[in-house]
Formats: sequence, structure tokens, C-alpha cells
Amino acid sequence: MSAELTVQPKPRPRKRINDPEGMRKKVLDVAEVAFQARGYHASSLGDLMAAAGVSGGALHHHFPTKKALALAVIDERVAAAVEETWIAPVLAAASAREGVRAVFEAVAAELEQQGFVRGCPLNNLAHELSLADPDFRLALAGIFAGWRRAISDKLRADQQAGREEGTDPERFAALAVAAYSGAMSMAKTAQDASVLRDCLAGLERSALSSLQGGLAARRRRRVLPRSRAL
Amino acid sequence: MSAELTVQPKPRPRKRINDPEGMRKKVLDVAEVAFQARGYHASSLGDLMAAAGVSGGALHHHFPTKKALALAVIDERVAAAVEETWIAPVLAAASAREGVRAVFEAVAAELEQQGFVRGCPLNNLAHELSLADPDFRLALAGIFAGWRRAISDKLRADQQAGREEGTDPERFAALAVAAYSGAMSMAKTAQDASVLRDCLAGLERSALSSLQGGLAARRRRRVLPRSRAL
DNA sequence: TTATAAACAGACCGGTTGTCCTGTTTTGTC
DNA sequence: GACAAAACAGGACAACCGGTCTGTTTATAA
Repeated sequence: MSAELTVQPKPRPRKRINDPEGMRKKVLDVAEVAFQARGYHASSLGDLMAAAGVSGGALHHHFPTKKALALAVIDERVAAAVEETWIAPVLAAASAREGVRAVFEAVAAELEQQGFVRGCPLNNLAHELSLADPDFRLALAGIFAGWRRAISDKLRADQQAGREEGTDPERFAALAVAAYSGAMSMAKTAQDASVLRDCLAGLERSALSSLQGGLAARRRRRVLPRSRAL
Repeated sequence: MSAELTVQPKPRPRKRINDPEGMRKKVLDVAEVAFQARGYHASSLGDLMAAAGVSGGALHHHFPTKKALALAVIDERVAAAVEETWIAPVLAAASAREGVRAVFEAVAAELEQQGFVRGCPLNNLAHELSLADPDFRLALAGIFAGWRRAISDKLRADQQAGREEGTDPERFAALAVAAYSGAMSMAKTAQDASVLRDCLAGLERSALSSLQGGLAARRRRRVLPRSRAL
């Protein structure tokens, strides 16, 4: 029963290690999840501090305001999620159409096995914050634009290879992004991912199939690395 | 300069008239606008009371909680907006495809002349509230379901008339609703309604045109009665 | 008229929110 | 080792939120 017990999990205010990058990452991790699951306004900084195990001073040091934190989540996490879930797979696909189809299927499969639909991170925040603040809106609009452009660029590349000559790249990209966003919106509200497959089928039977050999090469590639898209 | 001036706008606490229905409507009017423009969590009851010119007691008398108010907005206003903007025009159209096209064009035209995109009321609330509360989610999911069913029923009627035999009604409806929802999401974020026309064109060139005579009968009917769809 | 409930007014309260502020500790630099 | 800046801790605070409460006025029915 001496004065100091060193094995106690909590009463160990011995040393402290400054890890600014790690702490910043921890906060962003928690904020990313909370903003998507509960939304921006419904997530209090107190909740985030508790969930991340971070003091108010530390939080304020890295993110002076809640808005700054949200902007960081948008710029670093939401944009990365779109990149990882959509842009990279589309670029890696054999064609724009095939890429869109692969992402739809991958996300649908992921949601079905997961049994819970949290919705698209970008759309979730876009709806809540687009009209609330111009900075939010511009940041989110930029991600949408990059998303669409990746698809339209891919289709243009297809066209320069002699394929897809009858398709307008901008319109194709807009429809793909819109169909996905809207399908995720319905899937989230109904808590049922099947609407994603409905939309994909509706697209394939008409918009997405057209010339190509139907459902050729339906390799179920693993497009999503982890449980990221949600 | 006598004691009482009867023309003063405010100092007239003479009489009061109980108008429960009118007061309830006034609150719903304000709440509908505020929930769409700023969202549920960002709209305080104090704001709504001030905007509607209603006392706290009156508000609480008609809507015991904020949730009850939001539920009323969803059931009575959002559902009505979908009915007015989508369901009625589709039912009145010559065919499901024609109805979908007409609504897309009408909303796009309205947004362009209005110069500001507030987004789809249903999708706005769906994103913010679907995961927040089961009651919210169910109410919103029901509206989505009715929306889709109106379109699929219309297409089934077309099929019984010998048209559209190669189209799956459920998939067609899902794609139409998803494309519209997603397009409105992008239009709101970009504050630019042109994406609606992009999506419609993408659908028409492939999904929506198929057999029919292209852009036949492009009468620019006035589908939206007033500035409702936003 | 009178009683009875509905409709409304407005103050009040506990809890929460985001932010700021004052310290303390760690880290990098000369 | 001295020193300044960065990193972090934790409390304080004013504003605000949603809900409740009491009281008054109006409508309804007996």
C-alpha cells in the first residue's frame, strides 16, 4: 500500500507525449463517423471530445471552431471517401460504364452484408450544410464536380478508343452520380439497399448497356477496400 | 392626443380571437420553410415562434414537442409537396415516361427562373432525420414508397395498354426517383439547376426514350402550380 | 348566466452548446 | 541548460435550446 501504484490503468499522470498528428487524426476519425451518423448539428463537440478521449484545449488547438473541424472532415475525409469508393475504381475499370456498374454492385453488396445503411457521406453533409454556409457549399460542390469529372473523363477516354460514341460524357456522369446519390438516399431512408440494384438494373437495361455485350465480364471485383463507403 | 389611439399597430390589446386552425397552419407554414431552408436541428423553436408571430404557449398547445411539429410537417406538407409536384402530374400525363419528363422539365424551368435551389423537401429532411429517429424514418420512407409506387403503377397501366412492355416498372420508378433526388442534391450544392437537364437528357437518350417517337409532344405544360417544388 | 374546456400568453428552468481563457507540460532550438 | 513556441489540460461562461408551468382569455354548452 505504498504511495504509487504503477499498474493502475488511469491514475498514471506520470508522463505525457505530444502527438499532434495522432491527436488530430483521432479527432477527425471520430468527427467523420459522427457527422455521417448523426449529422453536423446533432453532433456536439462534447460528444466528440468524449468519444475521441480528447480535452477541450486539445480540440480547440487543432480546430479553432466547429466549422473548421467540419471543413477539415469534408476536405480530407469525405473527399477521400469519394476518391476511394468511386474515382479510383472507375479509373481502374475497363470502361466508364463498367466502372459505374462495378461500384454500384460493390456498394450494394457491402450494404447488404452489413445490414445497415448510413448513407453517402457526401450527400449527407451536402444536404445539411450546403445552404448553411458558403464555405461548406463550395467545398462540397467541389467534391461533386470532381466525382462527375472523373466519370466523364473516363468516358471521353473510352470514346477516343473508339467506343461509346453516341454518349454525352457530361450527361452520362451526371446521371450516374445522381442515380447513385438518390439511390443511397432511398436506401438510407428505407434501410434497404435493394433499391441500389433496382437503379443499376434500370440503368443497365437502357442507359448503361446499349451497345456492349450485356453483362460481360461480371467479375465481382472487390472495389471497396474496407467498410468505407457505408 | 387623447388617451387611446386606435390606429396604432401594436398597442391594441383589446380583443383576441381564437383561431386554432389558422394558428396551426401559420406554424406549419413557417416550420415547413425553415426546416427545408435551414434544416430541423438548425431551426430553433424560438426562431419559428418569432417568424410565425406565435407565443410559446400557443405553439406548445398545438405541437407538444418539436418532434411532433416535424412529424406534422412531414405528414402534411412534405407528403403534399411530393403529391403536388410529382404524383399528380405523373398520373395526369399521357404515360409514365412522359410524366417523368414533364416533371423534370417543369422543376428545372422553375428553378432556373427562380435563381435559387433549396433542394427537395423530402430528401432534405430524409438525410437529416432518417437515422435520428425511427418515427421520422418511417414517415419519410412512406412518402418515398408512395412516390415510387405512383410511377410504377402508371407504367403498369401503360403496359396494360400495350406500351412499354420491355420495362420493369419497379426499376423504372426507382431510377426516376433516384435520378431526380440525386440531381436535386447536386443542384442544391452547386446552386445550379442545369444538372437536372443533364440527367433528364441522359435518361432520355437511353432509359426514357427507347421506342417512342423521341421528343414528341414537348409541350411545356405548367406542371407546378406555384413555387412549391423549390 | 354559468361552468367547463379549449386556446393562448409569457415567464421560467435545467441542461446543453460552442467558445474562450488561464495554466501547465512538452518539444524544438540556440 | 535557457528560452520560446507548440501542445495540451480543464474550467468558466454567456447564450441558447426545448420543455414546463402558471395564469388569463375566449369559445362552447348546459
